[in-house]
Amino acid sequence: MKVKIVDVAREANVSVATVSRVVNNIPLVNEETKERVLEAIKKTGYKPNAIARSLKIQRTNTLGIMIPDISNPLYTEMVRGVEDICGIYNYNIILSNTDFSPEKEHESLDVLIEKQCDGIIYIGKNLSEEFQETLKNAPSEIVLGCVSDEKGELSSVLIDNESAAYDLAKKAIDAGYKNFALFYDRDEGFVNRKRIDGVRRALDEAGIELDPELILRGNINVKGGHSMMTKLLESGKEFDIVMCMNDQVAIGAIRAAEDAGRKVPDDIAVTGFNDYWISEWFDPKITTVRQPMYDIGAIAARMLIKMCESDEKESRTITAPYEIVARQSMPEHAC
Amino acid sequence: MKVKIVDVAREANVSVATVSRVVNNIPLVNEETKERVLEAIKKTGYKPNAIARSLKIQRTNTLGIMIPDISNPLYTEMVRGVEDICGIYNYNIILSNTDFSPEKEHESLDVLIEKQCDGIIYIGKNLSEEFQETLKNAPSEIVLGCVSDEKGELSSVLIDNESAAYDLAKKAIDAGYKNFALFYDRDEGFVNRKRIDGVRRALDEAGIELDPELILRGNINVKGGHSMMTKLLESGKEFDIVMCMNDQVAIGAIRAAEDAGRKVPDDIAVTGFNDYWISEWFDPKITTVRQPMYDIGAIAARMLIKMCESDEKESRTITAPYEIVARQSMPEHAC
DNA sequence: AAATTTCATGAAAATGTTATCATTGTCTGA
DNA sequence: TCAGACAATGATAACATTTTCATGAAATTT
Repeated sequence: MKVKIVDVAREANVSVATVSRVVNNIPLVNEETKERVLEAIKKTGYKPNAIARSLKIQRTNTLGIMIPDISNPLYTEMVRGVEDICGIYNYNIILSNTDFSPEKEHESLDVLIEKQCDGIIYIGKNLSEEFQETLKNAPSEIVLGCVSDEKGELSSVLIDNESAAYDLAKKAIDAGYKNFALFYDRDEGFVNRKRIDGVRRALDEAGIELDPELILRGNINVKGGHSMMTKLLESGKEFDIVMCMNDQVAIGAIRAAEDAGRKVPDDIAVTGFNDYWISEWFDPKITTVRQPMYDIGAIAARMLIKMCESDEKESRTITAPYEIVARQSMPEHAC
Repeated sequence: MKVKIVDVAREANVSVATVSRVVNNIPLVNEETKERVLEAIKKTGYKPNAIARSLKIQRTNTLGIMIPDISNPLYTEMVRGVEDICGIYNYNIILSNTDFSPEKEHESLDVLIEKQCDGIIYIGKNLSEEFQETLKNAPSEIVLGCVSDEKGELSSVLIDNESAAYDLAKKAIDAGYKNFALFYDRDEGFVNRKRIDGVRRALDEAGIELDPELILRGNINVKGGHSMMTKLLESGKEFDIVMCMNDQVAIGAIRAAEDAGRKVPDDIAVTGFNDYWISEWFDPKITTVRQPMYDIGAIAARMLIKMCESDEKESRTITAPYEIVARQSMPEHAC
């Protein structure tokens, strides 16, 4: 049978209250009895029961993370940031995959609430109006990562996607590119929309027309990028640059271009987004936008823990810095 | 204030026992009162408190995962497998990074035990004798992933690393390669050792001598691979194939070879291990060994849940299948 | 009609902690 | 010498559930 606090108390010949005090490092206990209790703890191998403790103190020291897909390296890096901060402040993490599905989202949230997470980090590319409402009414503290509710009623940490996409597109325009193709997500969503908006603004400002037929939608992975490029090349449309939703899509697009006998960046320039580790080692190295995912996770966690431990109720939106990473796949001057 | 079971009971004009019964779907309750209780639950917005429940029933429906580094995609894929199985059986996951550090390992384990995880999955590349002992004495059920205690006293799920490395080396020998270099982990450890053993056995059988100076140790990432290859080329030693600890190392090695004006695979063949998604899209495509990480995670989780819910106490070692993936970086016939 | 079974429900104990309040000495200062 | 302060400790009431046992009513069997 598991040893509990009363067993230790019996062994050390003190009351449970005293044992609890030494376990929790509460000062009002005689040095000698403390010693005796410590002895008893070691002898019995007592480990406090955090569940019972949580029930009593009404805190679990646990954060929930809702994440679309833990096997996506982008999110993983963010989780790592959360993890590290949690380590410092003695919190733990309960993971919950949402798979981009609204039902799973609701289920996940319910479970995290039922398990009494002190706070919850919601990570995603999109956030429905309805779920925003649900989150606002949740009893746990909430911080959004990588998305925001546009009203700013929930706290969030993310980069300015619109402006990042704008900057990247501007750079392409300055380099001399004229015919833009876009490989974006099939599903409309917060992040996707912002990025397209950014590109569009840059083109508008430069007086460049964006041909709607050059905005392709597909799966946001290597294969998706490959097939979008293949399709686009087959269409015979003119274009000299492709801006992709992320680096995987860019890699797929580059391979497809090569398969079709086109050179990147000589014939076609390609940009990605997110800056995976491979983007620096791929040939050609991929021009992209770096989001500080680790930092975003860390900041979100830090905010959330602060919210749990004080009762500041005001929501804050933190804009993390991004960085345009210029590499080979889109040179400074169009070839 | 949070609404609890007694509030629902009052609202529905029944006892808490009855509410508990309908919440837990225990059949012995009249259809009509059940209806009334359900009504009251909806009206009050009651969500059961899993902490209190766990304290009473002495189960948390929570699995702990100890993992060296969640940002390593290999482990992430495994976590995904665990997650999916947990979803089916209504378990949750508490994550805990161990960072390959023995102290962190102990801390992690303690926390997971204190939080009363029903079971714990230990993932890693190595397992010290001492920690094996600690795990064996843990009150929670334990399953190892990717490693095993060599005595088989703990349950585990992993591929046969020795034999995978043997097969891969054999393939290289059959292709005609003669001068083997190895890029492996600086730290000796279970997985690393097994893989080197496997290569060595294949070479021994073929009567090929393995030059100790061609076994290089370094960081197991792209940069490590790059610097090992650079160093090896500078040494002027003869070699025609490099077998790497994983695909990242292989990618680094390939880039370094190219930087030095050598062609892969024409001048030097390179093999990896683990088969990341990029290995199929990199140029050259990387010859490697695929471990079914998702399945390993899923099987481990399934085993663990079974162990938690029955009381079979016998430990089982499950050997997952691996697959040699022949691609361009090591062709079937040496050039 | 009596005895037995079944069904629906409630009261209350138990789960392992923490924290409040009370108690007992011991010490300090007038 | 004694009131008051203080230090160390213990009893015990929460915390929100589940589950056992008891109870009474209704249904069924003898």
